[in-house]
Amino acid sequence: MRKTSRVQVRKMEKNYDHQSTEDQLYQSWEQSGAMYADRNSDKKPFTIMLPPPNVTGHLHLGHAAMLAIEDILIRFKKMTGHEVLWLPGTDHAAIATENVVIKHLGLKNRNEVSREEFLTECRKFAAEKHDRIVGQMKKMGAWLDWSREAYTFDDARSHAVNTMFRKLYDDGLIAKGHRMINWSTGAQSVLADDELEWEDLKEPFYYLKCGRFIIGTVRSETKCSDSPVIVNPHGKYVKIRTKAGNEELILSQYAWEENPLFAFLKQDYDVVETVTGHDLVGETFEYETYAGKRKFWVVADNVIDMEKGTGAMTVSASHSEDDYELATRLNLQELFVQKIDFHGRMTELAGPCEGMTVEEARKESAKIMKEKGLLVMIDKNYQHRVPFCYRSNSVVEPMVSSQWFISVEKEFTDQWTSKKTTLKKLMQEAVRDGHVKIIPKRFEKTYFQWIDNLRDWCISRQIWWGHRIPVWYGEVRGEEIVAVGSDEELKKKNASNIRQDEDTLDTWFSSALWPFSTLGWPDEFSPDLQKFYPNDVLETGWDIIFFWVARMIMFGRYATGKYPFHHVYLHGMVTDAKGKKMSKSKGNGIDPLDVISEYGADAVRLSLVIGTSPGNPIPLGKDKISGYRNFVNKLWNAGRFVQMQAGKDVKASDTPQSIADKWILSRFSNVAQEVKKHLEKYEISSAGDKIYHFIWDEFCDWYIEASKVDSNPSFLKYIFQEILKLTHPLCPFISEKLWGELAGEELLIGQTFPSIDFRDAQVVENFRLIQTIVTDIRKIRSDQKINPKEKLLLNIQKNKKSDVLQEALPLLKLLAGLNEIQFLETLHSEKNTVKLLIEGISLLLKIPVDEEAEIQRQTKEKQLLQNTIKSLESRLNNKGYLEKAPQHLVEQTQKELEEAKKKLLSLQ
RNA sequence: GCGCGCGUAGCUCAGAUGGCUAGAGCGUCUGCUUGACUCGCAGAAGGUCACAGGUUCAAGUCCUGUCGCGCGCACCA
Repeated sequence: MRKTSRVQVRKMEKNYDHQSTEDQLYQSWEQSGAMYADRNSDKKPFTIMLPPPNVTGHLHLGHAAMLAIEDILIRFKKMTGHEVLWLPGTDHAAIATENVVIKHLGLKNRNEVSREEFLTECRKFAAEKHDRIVGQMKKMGAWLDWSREAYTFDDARSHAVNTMFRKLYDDGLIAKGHRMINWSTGAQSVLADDELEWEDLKEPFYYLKCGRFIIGTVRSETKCSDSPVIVNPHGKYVKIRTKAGNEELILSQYAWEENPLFAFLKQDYDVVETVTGHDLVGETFEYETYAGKRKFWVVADNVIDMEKGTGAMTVSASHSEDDYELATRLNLQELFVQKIDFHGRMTELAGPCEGMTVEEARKESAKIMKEKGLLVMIDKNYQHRVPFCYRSNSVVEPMVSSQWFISVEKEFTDQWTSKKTTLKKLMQEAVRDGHVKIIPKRFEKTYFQWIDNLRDWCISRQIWWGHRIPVWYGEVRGEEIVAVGSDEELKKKNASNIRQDEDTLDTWFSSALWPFSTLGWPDEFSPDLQKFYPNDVLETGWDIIFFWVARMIMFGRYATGKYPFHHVYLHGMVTDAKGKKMSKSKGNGIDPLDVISEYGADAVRLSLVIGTSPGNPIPLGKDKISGYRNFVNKLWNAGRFVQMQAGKDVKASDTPQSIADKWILSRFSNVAQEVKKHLEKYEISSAGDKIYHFIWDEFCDWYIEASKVDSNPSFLKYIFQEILKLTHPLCPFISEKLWGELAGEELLIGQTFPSIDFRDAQVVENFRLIQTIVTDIRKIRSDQKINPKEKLLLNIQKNKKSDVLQEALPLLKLLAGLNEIQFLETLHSEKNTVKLLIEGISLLLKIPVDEEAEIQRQTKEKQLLQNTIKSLESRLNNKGYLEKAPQHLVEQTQKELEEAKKKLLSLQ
């Protein structure tokens, strides 16, 4: 055995210091130039586009999880011979940024400055914040090709946006239309359906008189205009009359008979007639509203649900999606009147409530109606959900407005197949036909649910920060003409009064181009596009599957003929340790930068990927992170041990000698293959778990211990270097650091991922025997409360494994605390000995026995054996088992039974 | 209302295709301070696998139902 008495070049600290390591290592990776993806390489490409974070945002745990997962995949693929491209970038995040800048400038709204001034401020602000988010991403260790960094709002991406718009327009898939949209009164802009947040509210539900009809509504403020009263033609209604005969009302038979809310009416009213909705049609009348007398007429339509409300309703065509559709269908143009303006205030139609906010008007109108005797009753327990704007935190009103839409159901001729199709179909086919696989699979159902309900995508926004709609208007000889994509046509025709559309595009329009706009599209011959498109994996949080993933699929397939990626990997939300959502108010949030600084990036990465599964929440607490910090430190100290045994001057050699060498190599080979398999299937958690337990439970607990009695420094160095390669994708910093300490010049990531195939089943079995003997002796020592310092004598009956054990004598002595081991023909039980039977081998441990403890131990063991025997016997006595269970299982059961019996006998 | 998922040790979770004594991390208890590591070492305790039926030689695993939890979609009469 070689003493490492020579002075080491540099002593490694006792504890791993991530603080002094990580930033420096990242810099050295950047400087190496190895992060650059070579478009001319012959290697198979592997591409991930980083989901671009908001340029003005800061790194949160969701980003951290995303970066950890993607970085692991990228490093793994690089080490398995791929030309990897992980392309970074940031998003201009239209509404979000606009709001932040407005706040930053201390404006009430953006109109206090000019459009140009405002955009200049936005650009300035974005540029300032850009470096912060980029720096934070580097803290996680992300192996990104910064030379290709993109921005959703830079020139190249803007060019792609305009080109795409033009293409869609030419195919007739983009058009401007007057339609019902979601209007955020706070942001002063339209919102897409999926941008809405919903809030559960309990609001008063008013039942109002409208002529003879009772109608129900939450929105009392909208009951101020002429309207049809809609009834179901086949629905049954009752006419009820006061006992005095001075008033008659109509409501659905269902409400009258089944709805307890209306029970009180029975005191004063009696049914005088039952009719169908059809019988009521055609009736016209004038009736009082809170805003004066209005005209009403009765119309029948099947949309009316007889079990809702009173089976009758009036219509607010301009302020309700359903009503809008109904009015359109019934061709009631005159109903499209504006009761609420775009600032959320009542128009002159609202009479006494004009100028009030919707909220104020709701209360006031109800009050007036009550005074006028129009209010039948109020249901105070009515619950519903109300949409609001996630950015400005204000109410969203359905409004009719002129906007740009992408038609998802309109047919067009697909240039790649020359077949007629729709954008919706392209999205459906992507997943249905397996072009895009979603991990976990159950989200495919969610995806379809969304696509199937998909309506036209409203892409215009009334904000300033974003891609301006590439549509120009001009006049030629007094006639307005339009140019799309650029204004060149207009200039050619010498148009006058040229002006661009005022609106900007939904931020997701540019994001939807991300997988290919970053690679040079619309230039179809761009080398990057040829080499790295389609992408391999799109990894993101499941919450933006609709906003983003579905739309990338749509645009990618439409514009390039190829689906933009093969796999979609969806990670879950990071929650606190108890699985509760992190929130500022609860104070249970964790800032990734804080914990990176406290525990190191490797520990944070591990805690975000191990013990998690795609699509499920990622519970994270400091305990978990510190646990993985401990693991990282364990690895560091293993490295320290290796360095002490085999410094830089020792050459690594892959030749195993001792049984321990062969065992660890065999185990490593096995584990490495499993890890590889897991990573190929995107099962990062399992891969991490296997590495963790292999390093800690096998390499450190057994192999390093074995190295202390029988050292093979060059092999130790070899196996440890292989371990570092195995660990690198998950813990890039510590592994690279240790690699540098032990080996030297080249980067660890440039090495090949371990793929050794060394299997020696016999050695593994023999080593397991040694482990069992050691563990069993330790158990006895612990039960008998024997001082760990006290060395014991062990007698072993000679057996077929004697030479294996003979070879392992020093190891057995060290690990089990023995000073002498004798091999004897026969063993004699005597006082102060404990008999053991391990895999058919009899052993006798001489100890100062605590009789009582020993009896207790034996009784317990006997009991356990008896139970085992009982259950095994009953299994073997079962005819069905013998007949139907596979042969090898039956044999195994018999073998177990025999062994258990033998063991029990040895205890008697 | 429609759909998805979950309910396994004190806590957070693993447990393809049914088949050894149901596992891990953290926590708890006992002991140790051994020359890589107290961010450590050795050992232990702790589970009627939500409940009720069913299929099977065999169910944590498959089927049906019940209860509880989380989530998505739809939803302003």
